Amino acid sequence: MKEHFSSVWTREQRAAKSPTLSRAQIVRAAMELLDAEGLDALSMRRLGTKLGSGTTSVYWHVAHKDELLELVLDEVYGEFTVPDVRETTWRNAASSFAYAIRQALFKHPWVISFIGTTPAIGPNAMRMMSGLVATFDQAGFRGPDQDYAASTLLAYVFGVTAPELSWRSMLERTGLDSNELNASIQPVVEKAAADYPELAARYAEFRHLDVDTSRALNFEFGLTCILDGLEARLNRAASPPANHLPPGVRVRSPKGNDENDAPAPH
Amino acid sequence: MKEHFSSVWTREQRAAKSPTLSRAQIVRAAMELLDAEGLDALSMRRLGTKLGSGTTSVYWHVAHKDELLELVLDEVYGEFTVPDVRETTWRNAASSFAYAIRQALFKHPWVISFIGTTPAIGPNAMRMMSGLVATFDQAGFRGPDQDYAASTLLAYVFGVTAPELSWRSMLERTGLDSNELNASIQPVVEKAAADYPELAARYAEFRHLDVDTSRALNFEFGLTCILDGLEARLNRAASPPANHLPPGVRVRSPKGNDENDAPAPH
DNA sequence: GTTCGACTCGTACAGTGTTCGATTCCACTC
DNA sequence: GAGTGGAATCGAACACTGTACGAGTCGAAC
Repeated sequence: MKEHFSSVWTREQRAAKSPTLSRAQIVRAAMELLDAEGLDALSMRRLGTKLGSGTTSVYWHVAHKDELLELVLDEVYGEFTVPDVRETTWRNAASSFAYAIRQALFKHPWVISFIGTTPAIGPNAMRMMSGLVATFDQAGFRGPDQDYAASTLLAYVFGVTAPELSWRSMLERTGLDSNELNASIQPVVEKAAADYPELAARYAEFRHLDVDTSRALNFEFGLTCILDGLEARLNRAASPPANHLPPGVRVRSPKGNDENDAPAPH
Repeated sequence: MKEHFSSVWTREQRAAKSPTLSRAQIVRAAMELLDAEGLDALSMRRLGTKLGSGTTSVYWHVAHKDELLELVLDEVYGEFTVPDVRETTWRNAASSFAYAIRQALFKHPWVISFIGTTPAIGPNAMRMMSGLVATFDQAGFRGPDQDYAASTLLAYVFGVTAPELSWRSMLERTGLDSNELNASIQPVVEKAAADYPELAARYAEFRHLDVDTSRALNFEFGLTCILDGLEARLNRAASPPANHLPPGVRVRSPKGNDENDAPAPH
């Protein structure tokens, strides 16, 4: 019953003797395929032919497709650059980090599909986390709060960017531009929103806004929100030693089952 | 070149004459399959046999699998309950809304795979958005800020919950419990973190913490962060009429191309 | 009783990830 | 130089997948 945890990073890379094909090579080819034609374009057969090798040769270097995806994922994590916090304020560092991720995601829209679902424990992910945690250390967070702050920021960025990416992919698929597509969706939305007059009113009111600009503003809005929230916590922690345990959360769940997800305090 | 936008919600449901099979029925069966055995278990063939009908009969009620997924997605959105804001403060409403989503996601872990990538314009998604926007209206936000606040909260909740779900699915797959799995991953992480001593030190320091508790604390941490940030903005807006446009963001992109994703202000 | 549309479904196609066993190739020892 | 063992490649085959197509069934309206 009990299987072991397994990941590309648990297994050693296979010893190189006559490397006509290598992991690095495979990963690069996979990335090119993904960037050029998206997630669906990456099949083992296409990858094989692109590498000029047999279809199944890849399987000697990589256990299965999921491992390959772990590798390319970490490759993208390598592009999430954390600025050196010693050169600016933590707010600036965190902010431009967020924008860097956003940019990298636009470059590799396909990653969002497995960014929360594939374990990110590769070396590049580690490097990124290390830098981000350092940022929040310098900000004044202590203990696990450093991790919490980091994961909060990451969660937000991934969360907002996901729909943006899907929007862009829809643009590509349909060949329309932003405002055309918006107009094309409008009737559906309005029909669905018919039962919620105030919502319909809003859509009518803001229909003229440029979609992309609105998205950019949205991103900035949430980002400053989070940074403000973090700052507020810092200031609060400065005076009274806060107890971060919300009521209803047990410190250790009695058995493997974990139902300590109590609703928020009232 | 230019295709039209298309979604289940654009097409009318097919007229019912002798409904031995119906959309509602299909969606219910699909949900059951998904909840019971996860995303991979939902194939059109299995769905057909579960419904006691031919494999391809479903295709008369639904154009293709993606449409079916749009339908089940909206079904889940129906479980994201927004509390009536007139009965508490907006903070409490937003907070328990966040926890409600979290709970619903735990119940249907598979949705996270297409929650940002499939357009959410079904009636239930609309109802939810309407309620959430109303919450932030009552909080004091005006204009597009209501949308921004809503999408910020949603983005965060989806973003943090995603890795939690992947964690849980790994638990199921391996049959280990939380702390066993954690211990099993530990060496990989430590090895990868070897180059980042401060990171390694952190992991050693907090290894004893219960994973699930830590995750719950993390969720609460980020949530209060966002609520604090929103509140700060409300207070700020009370006195000076803020200009939310960050420098470097054009109000309208000149052509379809949208490169107004300037880095954060320095 | 015929006709027409709603609806079901079997077959077939092109594609997928992956297994298995055979094959090639190279570095090494005797 | 012949021989051996493992590294690496690869072709064929298996069990799947989503879906197009066309033939078939059924119920009601004329």
